[in-house]
Amino acid sequence: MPIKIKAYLQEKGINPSMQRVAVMHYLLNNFTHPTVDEIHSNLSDSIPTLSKTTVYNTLKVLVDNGAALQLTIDEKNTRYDGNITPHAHFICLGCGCVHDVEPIKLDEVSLSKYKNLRITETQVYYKGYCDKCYEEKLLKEAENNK
Amino acid sequence: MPIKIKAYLQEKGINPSMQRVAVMHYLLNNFTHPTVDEIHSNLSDSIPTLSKTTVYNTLKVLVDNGAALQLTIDEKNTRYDGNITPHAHFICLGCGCVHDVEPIKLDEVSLSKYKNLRITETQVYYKGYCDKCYEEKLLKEAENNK
DNA sequence: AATTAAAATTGTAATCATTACAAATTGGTA
DNA sequence: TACCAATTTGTAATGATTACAATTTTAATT
Repeated sequence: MPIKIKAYLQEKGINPSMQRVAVMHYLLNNFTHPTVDEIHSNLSDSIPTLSKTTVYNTLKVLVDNGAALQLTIDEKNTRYDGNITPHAHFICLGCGCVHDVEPIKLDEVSLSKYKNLRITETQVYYKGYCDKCYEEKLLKEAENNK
Repeated sequence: MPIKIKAYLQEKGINPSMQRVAVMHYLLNNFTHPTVDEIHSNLSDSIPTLSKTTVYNTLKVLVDNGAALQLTIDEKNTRYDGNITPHAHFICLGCGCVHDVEPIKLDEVSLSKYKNLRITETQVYYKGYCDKCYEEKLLKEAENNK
């Protein structure tokens, strides 16, 4: 597995240092759309010397070279996604979990009006409540109206 | 005009204090998708006592009551939009300007698969280069390859 | 008009994610 | 081995946002 990731990074033009392979590996095996902190604290177990700055640097390299996506769906923390195929994201306003959702077909026809904008990237974010948090929200509201 | 804004805020269930009317007025008359700083420094001319905390508080009230949108398209600063009709946004990676673009018709059919997600809000962000910055980018790249 | 309570505003201080930077380390090459 | 460039690391700075307590405003009531 690490060998494949090494090759993957090289394909993207990224020098596959041990730390970069570890971060990329984490992104490809955890679908939580992790924050820098999540990545850092999880990888610290196996790489005790790993610094948070390196995680920041590495994620910047991955994003700049198209090996990862940077999401601003969560106002508190930047999140990262190793899945670079076109898809949209959902965030739960209750628990903060982020899920992938189907790639959305955008209406490119009406976009063609904006020929003067050279679009390089599209992000589609949905916000709302997941099943569990929606239930809890209803319960709380019922409580308040009692 | 301020009278109409007062009524507008009241419709939204917002107590129309002088500061709130001023911020809402700014949002409805400036299409720059301003940051907190931009709003604060511009309104400081006419309201010298206006504190930045009030601008933060006010924007939170406006967003929570559906009178404004909070955009996370710009990684550096949160931006705000007084246009609450459905539309998408474009940010230029060169100069940082943010423009409205057509409301995008999303493919709701494929979304219906996610019945367990109660979606309350959708944001569509395009990133790229505006005309002017695209030219400059080409020039710079030509320079580097010289 | 005076009183009062709630809401809103203000300024300061704290928080916390991110960035800047310089020193140390690593890896490859002559 | 010696050297150079790239990478990593730790610390310190930055800067947006939030917490909070004090002050001011507002509106209702007497």
